[in-house]
Order: sequence, then C-alpha cells, then structure tokens
Amino acid sequence: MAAIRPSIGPMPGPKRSAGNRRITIKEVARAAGVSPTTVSLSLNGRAAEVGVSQARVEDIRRIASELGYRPSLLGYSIRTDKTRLVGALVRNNAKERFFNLAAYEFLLGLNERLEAADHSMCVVRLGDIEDEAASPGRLFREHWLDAVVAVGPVGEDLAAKVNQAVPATVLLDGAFWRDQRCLMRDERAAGRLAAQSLADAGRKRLVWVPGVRRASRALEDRWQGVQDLARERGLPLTVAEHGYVAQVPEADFVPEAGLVAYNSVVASRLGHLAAMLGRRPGADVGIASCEDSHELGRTWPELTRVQFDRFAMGVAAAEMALALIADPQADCPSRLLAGGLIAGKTA
Amino acid sequence: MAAIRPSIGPMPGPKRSAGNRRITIKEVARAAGVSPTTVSLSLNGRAAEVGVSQARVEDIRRIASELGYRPSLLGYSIRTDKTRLVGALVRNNAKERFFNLAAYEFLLGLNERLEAADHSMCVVRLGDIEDEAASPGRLFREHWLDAVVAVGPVGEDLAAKVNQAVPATVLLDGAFWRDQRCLMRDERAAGRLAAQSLADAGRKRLVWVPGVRRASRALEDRWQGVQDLARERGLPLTVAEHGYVAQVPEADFVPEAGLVAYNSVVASRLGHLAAMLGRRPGADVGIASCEDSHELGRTWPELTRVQFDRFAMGVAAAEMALALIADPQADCPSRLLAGGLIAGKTA
DNA sequence: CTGAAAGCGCTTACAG
DNA sequence: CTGAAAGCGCTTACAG
Repeated sequence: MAAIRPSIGPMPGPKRSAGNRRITIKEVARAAGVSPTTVSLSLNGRAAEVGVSQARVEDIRRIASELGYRPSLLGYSIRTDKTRLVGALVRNNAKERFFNLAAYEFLLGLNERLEAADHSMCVVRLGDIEDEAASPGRLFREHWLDAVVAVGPVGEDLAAKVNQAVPATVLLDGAFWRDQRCLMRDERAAGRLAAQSLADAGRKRLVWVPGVRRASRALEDRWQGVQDLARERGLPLTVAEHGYVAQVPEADFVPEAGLVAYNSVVASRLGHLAAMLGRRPGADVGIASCEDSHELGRTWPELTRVQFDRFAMGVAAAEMALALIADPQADCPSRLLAGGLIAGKTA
Repeated sequence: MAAIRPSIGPMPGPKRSAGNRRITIKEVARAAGVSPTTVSLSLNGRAAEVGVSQARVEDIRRIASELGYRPSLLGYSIRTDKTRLVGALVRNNAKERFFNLAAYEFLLGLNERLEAADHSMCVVRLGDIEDEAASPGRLFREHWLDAVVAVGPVGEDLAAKVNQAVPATVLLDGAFWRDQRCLMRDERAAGRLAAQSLADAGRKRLVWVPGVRRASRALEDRWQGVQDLARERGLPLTVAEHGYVAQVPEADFVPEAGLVAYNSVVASRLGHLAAMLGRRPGADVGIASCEDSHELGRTWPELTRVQFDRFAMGVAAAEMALALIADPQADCPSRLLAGGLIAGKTA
C-alpha cells in the first residue's frame, strides 16, 4: 500500500524551523473567531475609530498575547512602503577604519533618539558608495532606508549620490556647508578658542599639532582659527610634524610654548608624551585641545579643551531625519554649533 | 462639465513622492516585453539553470539598468523570510551610555564582515529588553533580525530572552561562559600578564586600579589574575579607590610601585595623572594595562599592555552569526582568546 | 524556453 | 459593526 502523503499545494511557503513558528494575524483571527481585518484594526488602536466593540478588542488582545503573536514589520513595510529604518553612514574602510572612534558618540545619540520614535538605526559603511565599483551597500540599493544620516567628512559629490539613493538625507559633521539638513560645529571658532586659552595663560609662542596628514574641513577650519588668533596676538606659530602617532620635539615642551591639539586623540597623545618626558602640562608646558570627547572627560578632566557634545548632535540629526520622514519637504534649517571652552588646568 | 478624473481602483497603494518613483520588476518586464518571472530569473543568475536564452538575459539586464531598477529587498524578504539584517546588541542607556566606547571597535569588525557577506547590521539598545516594561525593541518584536550578536556584559537571563526572540544568537565578550556561540577573552590571563610585566620590571609592590565601581566578569577575572601573580611572586598588593575618574594617591607614583590598570580608559587616566604630577611612566613609576584599544596605539604606543583586538573578535562573531543563519543547527564551538603582551616602555 | 498564478504578512477601501 | 478582497514587490512550482 502506498504511504499516505499530505497533498502539497502549489507553493509550500518559506521553511521555518519547527520551534520558531511564526504566529500570523490570520491565526489570531481564527482563534478569536473574527476576520484578519478586525484583528488588524483592534491591534492598531483603530478600533474605536471604526467601531469595533470594546469587548471584542480586549478578547482579541488577550488571545493575541496568549498565542505569542508578534507582528511582522515586513508585512507592514511592504504595505506602507516605510521600514522605519534609518541608515547611519560611517567611514569604515581598510585604510581609515579607526580614523575617529569618537564617531561612536554620534551614533549613540542618533540611535537613542530614533528608538524613542520607534525607528531603528542601521550602520552603512561609507566606502560602499564612495567607490561605485565597490559593492554599493545593499541597504541603499534595495530601498531599505527611510532616511540617512551621513556621519563625518562627507563631500558634495558623495552627498549628492546619497541623496539620490535616499532623498531624506541629513549631514552630520560633514565636509561642507549647506543651508538645509546640515549639522556642523563652528570649527574655526573652536581653533581660535583653544589657541586663545593658551595666549591668555601667558604662553609666548604657539605650536599647532595636527597629528594627522589627511586634510579635512575640520582640520582646515581649526587651523584657520589658530592662525587668526596668533596673528591678532602677535604670537609666533609653528607646526609639528604629522604622522600616525603625533610626535612633538622635546624643545617644544617648555613653559613658553602652548601646544594646540587638533583633536582629542592628538590631545591625549600630547598628555602621554608630556608624561614620558616628565613635563607637567600647565606648569611646564601649555596644552589645549580644539575638540572634546566623552573619553577625555574620564581620562584627562584637567585638560583645557573646547566642548563638543557629539551625543547631543546625534540626537539633533535624528530629529531632522524624523522630520523628513514625516514630510519629505520639511523645512530643516542647518545649524552651526559653537562650543564653549572647558577651562581645565593645562593651558 | 464635470472634470475628468482618472478612475480610482479599490486600493490606491502607498504614496510615493513623484520624484522618487520606484521601478518594480513588473515595469522592467513590460519594457522588456517578457514576464516578471523571466526578469526575476535573469536578474538572479538562475537563467542558465532554467534555460533562459543568453540574449534575452542581456537584454533584460540592460533595460533594468536603463530604467534604474533597484530590487526591493522587502519583496525578497517577505517571500523568503530572510532580511539579511543582523542585530548588534549594545549597552546604551542613560546611566552607562559611554561605559565603554571601545565597543565601537567590535561593531566595526562585525559590520565589515557582515557587509562582505551582503548582510547589514542594525544597532539595538540593550536596555530595551533588559526591562520588559520599557519599550522592548521593535526589531525584536517584529521579526526583523536573522541573527543577533550581543556585545558586552550580557548575563544568562538576558541571553535567554534574546535567544527566545531570535534563536541565532552569538555572545561577544559576554558576562558568562557557555560551550557554544560565545566569544570571550581570557581575562584572568590578561590580568596576570599585566601584573607579571610589572613584577618582571622589578616593581616591589602592585596597585590595582579598577577605576570603576561596577562589577563585571571582566573586572573580576582580571583582578583574580593580578592576585594570582602577586601571590606567586610574594608582592604586596593594594587597591586604589574607585570612581568615575580614577584617582590614585601621589604616594603610589613611585619607582617601587607598579600600577595595574583595569582597562584602557583607566590606563590612559594613569598616564595623564603621571603627567600632571611630573612622574615619568617607566622611569618614575610602573604602569601596565590589562586591556588594549586601537586608540591607545595612537595616543600612548609606549604603554605596556595586553593585546585585545576587538575588530578581529567582531569579525569572528559575525562569522558565527552567518553560520547560524545558513544553518540554525550549525556547530559553533565557543572560543576563549588569549592576548599577548605588547611590551612597551612603561612597566 | 516562458508565463500565469499563488503566496509571503500585512493594511484598508469598500460592500454588506 | 464586520468580513471578503485587493494589493504592496517579490520568488517559484507548475503548466504549457
């Protein structure tokens, strides 16, 4: 006798592991003895609006939770053309993978604000779309993202590409200014402020320590600010050598000199160099940083530095993105943020 | 006369902004004069297998790209029940938001490997599911994730919850050991190694600098390792006070003493403290760190520390996750990684 | 070699 | 007050 086999329909459907069977809205409907329509309406709080009885709603709610029903956002998304997913564009290629770990603080702020609005954040590597030939990031290709926040030094060409793939695009700490959808720090003011703290402390000459070779808007602007101040105060200004690890000659670790660190990594480097030389920052040499990071607050709270709240900027960028998702034509005037000086003891 | 209005079907479909109309497979099919089936087959490289002629395939490819067709993964996902999205669980709540910024290095490694396999990474906050009452993370609720990598101190209860929501779960640098799907560093060995470098350098007593109050497996294990070595070598061992910013009495910055930093943040703090006191690490006091970070390599390459390649661990975790996506029953033996000593000049 | 059709899990306009 | 049906963009078993 032939074995009895269940008849198999034309389309068996996706295989799921037995232990993880997904409960769908249909099954909830069957269990509750109503239609999928009623379940959907009840679960989405549109019951009153349409007029489903309160008792039914509670019944359905209870049954859904007993069954362990969790809505599939895929169903929702394909229907509404919204994924509630926002991409965070970050630089992460082989060469400059660790270029700026402080970027993570931006991401934390972004993520926090997005989750509060029931959206989620996906990380997309910048290298992906910079070079069209290289795999251009499936998230972009494949219509996953409701919006994108580009984090870090993104130029006009790249921004245009991103914008084409995902119209709702915000630039956070980007490489150029535009009047809309752009969040930047006033780097020139930051450079000036750092240099000023050293001049005010009585240093007789300034040393600019870029630490990195790579040109960027932030570097150029901070450098401009430092030059501005040196000129105004009539202070001599020299430049330390660049390199992967900043090196500054011992002759510059002297009380007359004020070292201006380009960013928080370089600042920390200067502190450690001073330690290795036995020179006390503040007492034996002046040090100030154009940039702050949360980590500096924990590792070197005494450092004189210009404030930079990346977390708050991430939150602000998320808000722009959410506004654009709600209304693609939303007015999002750009913001240029000025950081104050954290006084410290090292200038 | 009444204005002529286009007849409107029962379901107008999602609204898209005019400038951003999505090209679907149907439109490509129409333009190419074939059926959607043929387009799908051709574009997914299954043409030869099924027997679509080479000429047709090239035709379709060309037309699709002329039209600017980009497949919607939503369509693919709902059909196949795979999103190719992997969640990275990170700790980000108001209290411990910046607990360990170095976690970002894990994420970079994860992301890199996932993208290479055409998957993407979404960041999910840990706080979301720790407290059921708090919004429990839509990504978990809503069947978005093919796999999850939990990053950082995740305990057994939490791991069980995560596992229930998403069966394919990997623990990266978690709070407990298990034989499968777990990637950890041998912290006890790390503590021992750091302490040993100081003993070998001739320090007569050791000072353990935890820097943080929060207990964790990593902290306990490193502390054990330090104690092991102190006992073996018969060296006195004291503990510095905890706090948000590590403080160590000036009396401990002396040549007889070897300071053992719990992690890279504390190590950096010790370097800056030494600087402020005018004591030279290595010459005037011994300092070694149980942990390394990429940033330390740039800010304090001279530091004696135990290696910790988070990027590589992120890559390894991504590989486990991918294996589990391919086969939910895949054998993923856990790995305990031992870091070597980076000699440096400060012990 | 190719196409019509079913179906994934939802939402919603429409008809009762 | 409630349900049957259409449709979002795909993939694939099946029939020609």
